Amino acid sequence: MQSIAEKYFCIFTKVMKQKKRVTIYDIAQKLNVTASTVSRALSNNGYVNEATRLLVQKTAAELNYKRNTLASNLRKGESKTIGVVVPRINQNFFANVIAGIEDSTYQKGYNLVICQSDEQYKKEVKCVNTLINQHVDCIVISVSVDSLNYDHLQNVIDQGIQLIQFDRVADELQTLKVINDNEQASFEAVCHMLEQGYKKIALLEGPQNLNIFRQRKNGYLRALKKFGVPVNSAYVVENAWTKELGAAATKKLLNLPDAPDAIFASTSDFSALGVLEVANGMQIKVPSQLGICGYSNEAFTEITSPSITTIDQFSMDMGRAVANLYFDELGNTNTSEIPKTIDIKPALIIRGSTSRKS
Amino acid sequence: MQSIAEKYFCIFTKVMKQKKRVTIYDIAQKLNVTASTVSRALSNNGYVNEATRLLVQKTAAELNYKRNTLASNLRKGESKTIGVVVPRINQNFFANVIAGIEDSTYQKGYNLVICQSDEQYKKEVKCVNTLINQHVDCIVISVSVDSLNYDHLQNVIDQGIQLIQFDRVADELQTLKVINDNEQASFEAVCHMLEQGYKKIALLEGPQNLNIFRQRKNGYLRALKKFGVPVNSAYVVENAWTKELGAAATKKLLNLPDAPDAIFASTSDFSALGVLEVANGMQIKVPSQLGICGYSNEAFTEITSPSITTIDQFSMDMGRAVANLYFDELGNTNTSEIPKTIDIKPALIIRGSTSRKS
DNA sequence: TATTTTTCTGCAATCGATTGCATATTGAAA
DNA sequence: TTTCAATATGCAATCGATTGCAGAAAAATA
Repeated sequence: MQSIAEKYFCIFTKVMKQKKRVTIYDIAQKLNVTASTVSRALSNNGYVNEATRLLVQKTAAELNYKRNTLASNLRKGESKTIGVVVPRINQNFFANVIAGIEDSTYQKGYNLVICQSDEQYKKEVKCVNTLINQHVDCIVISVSVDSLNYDHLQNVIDQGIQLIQFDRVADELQTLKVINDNEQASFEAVCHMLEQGYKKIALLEGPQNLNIFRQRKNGYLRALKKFGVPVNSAYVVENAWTKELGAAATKKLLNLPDAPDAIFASTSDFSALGVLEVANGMQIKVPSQLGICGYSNEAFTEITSPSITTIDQFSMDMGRAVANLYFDELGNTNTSEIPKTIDIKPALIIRGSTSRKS
Repeated sequence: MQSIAEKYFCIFTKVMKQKKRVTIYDIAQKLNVTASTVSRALSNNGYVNEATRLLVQKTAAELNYKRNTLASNLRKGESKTIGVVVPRINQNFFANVIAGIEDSTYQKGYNLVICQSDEQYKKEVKCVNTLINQHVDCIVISVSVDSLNYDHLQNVIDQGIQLIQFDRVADELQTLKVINDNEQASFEAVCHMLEQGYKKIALLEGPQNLNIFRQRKNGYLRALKKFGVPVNSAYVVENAWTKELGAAATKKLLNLPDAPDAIFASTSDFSALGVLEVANGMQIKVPSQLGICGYSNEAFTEITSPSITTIDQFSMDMGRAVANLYFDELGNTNTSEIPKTIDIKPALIIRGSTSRKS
């Protein structure tokens, strides 16, 4: 009888294995305990006899049981998951921030879900909604260039999900934030170039709806003012954040009657690379005839000829700060408090492209 | 009376909004229908009166209802989610594959969950288990350098989840695969260098537990054989897949009494970059004194001086092929059939670093 | 007009894991 | 020895969405 029961169970398990996953009820049945005991044994929660616990765990391993986190998270009301939305994952800056977040969350047994918006508002909304639907515990986001409306982020807050913005933030939303002091970094970069003797510095800026580009422009203006250099509006070019756009803007700038002698690509190193390629194409010597400064310390900035002066945003530190901010705020239910903003100081990395005096 | 009921409901909703998310039961209660009707109306499944359907959808929007996909997926037994595990997301190759997958899956309303193993077996196992627990419908993976054991992948299959391997595959597992013809690409690269007059070609190879590196080595050996060039084992260096490792290997090679006159960094363009930097440091002229060929067509290969000859793996096409393979196989329940392997042809990109005869 | 088919709604169960609490047993303390 | 506390287990409900099916009503067909 017992032998027959065992036999049927083996056949039943074999069929199941091909069609259905092992659940705690299968373990419970095999050990003649209830699912409740199995659950307690597997989670080491509540009281369970030590021998029973070991037997349950051994059987679970033998049957290759995998917990169903859909069910578990549904019941528990938490998922230990952080969703991250970035414009593009193949940009070093964002990839490094993610690495920094992962560095800290991995140790705490948190899962990371990474989404990319592809710099499209529509996709960003979809990413955010998908994460909301998945009941993640926190959403970390750097908004896309295309995003002019932040209702979807307000929605995150309304759903009771912690929202942390980093780098590109929507200022009007009162949320936790991790940022760089873009204005100061920009200010220092432009001062450096002025100190190198560059007198006519152009600015390649990004869309002014994004905080980071506004701040970088402010730093540029502040440096010019400090050195008593008048602002030439012909030297300020918008929407120059890709290599191609940077190259096109540079062609126009260098064809002005009163061409600039330096270009600050405040949007990205990719834009600066576009500048460098155009300068090379026009036989304009860098840094003696034209200074170039980028932003973000992409890997390639040190391998170009000459290497490109840029701003290091300490992206991995930023990622760690994001994760730590989340964990620090976990117990905090005081919602009338002003949400914290963490400021990671960027650094100016001086390289060949601006080293005129040497 | 009705006014009082409405009043209580508003207070109830307000409290709920701060503590609990709106569920279909809230909508049902408000409209005096059952949750069953609400569900049918929201999913447009089964029969539901048109006026009721519109009213339910309007109310859901007003209450900012968000479906709980934990519950939905649990009940439905499917998640419309594909999990992707790659060694590093900031490598262009992998980022582009992901972009290709996303390109195709986005149109079909599928969600993508991206994990990175950081080239660590331990993290790769965690990634895979997390995805299994999340009941994703499919796992797409390129294994890490560190992975010498593939039980975790067999486990994916055992759990009834579709597994697709790409690029770096475990040959012993009979799964769907999307690969490059690494051997042929390698063969062509080495033939090209031999045709350029390089006679002593060194190979920087990767760990031979990975299929891709074995194949690239085979192509190298085949080309040497075709040209009747004897194999010099001193010219074959293992574990040279980062820039730093490539640089170190190059120093040793170039200090040999009979130094090579070309180096094929078959592991990556990063390795080739290390070669280039060492050559520059030793005043060795590229391509006249030393030829350099990389692998993967990373973005920087066209901006170095000279630009680096490399292999383009058509990573985005690869990603699209992965997604399409998944969708093609969705209806297929014939498990006795040999799983398909899709082969994306790579292309040799000839640039300055190997252009000796010109 | 009677019969058949379609439409609609609600009930109850399902999915798999977790947990509050009742009950029984064992061990410790008075 | 009696009382109290700790240990252990099982029952039933919960989480939120989905869906099979029964029964009723409306529409279509004979």
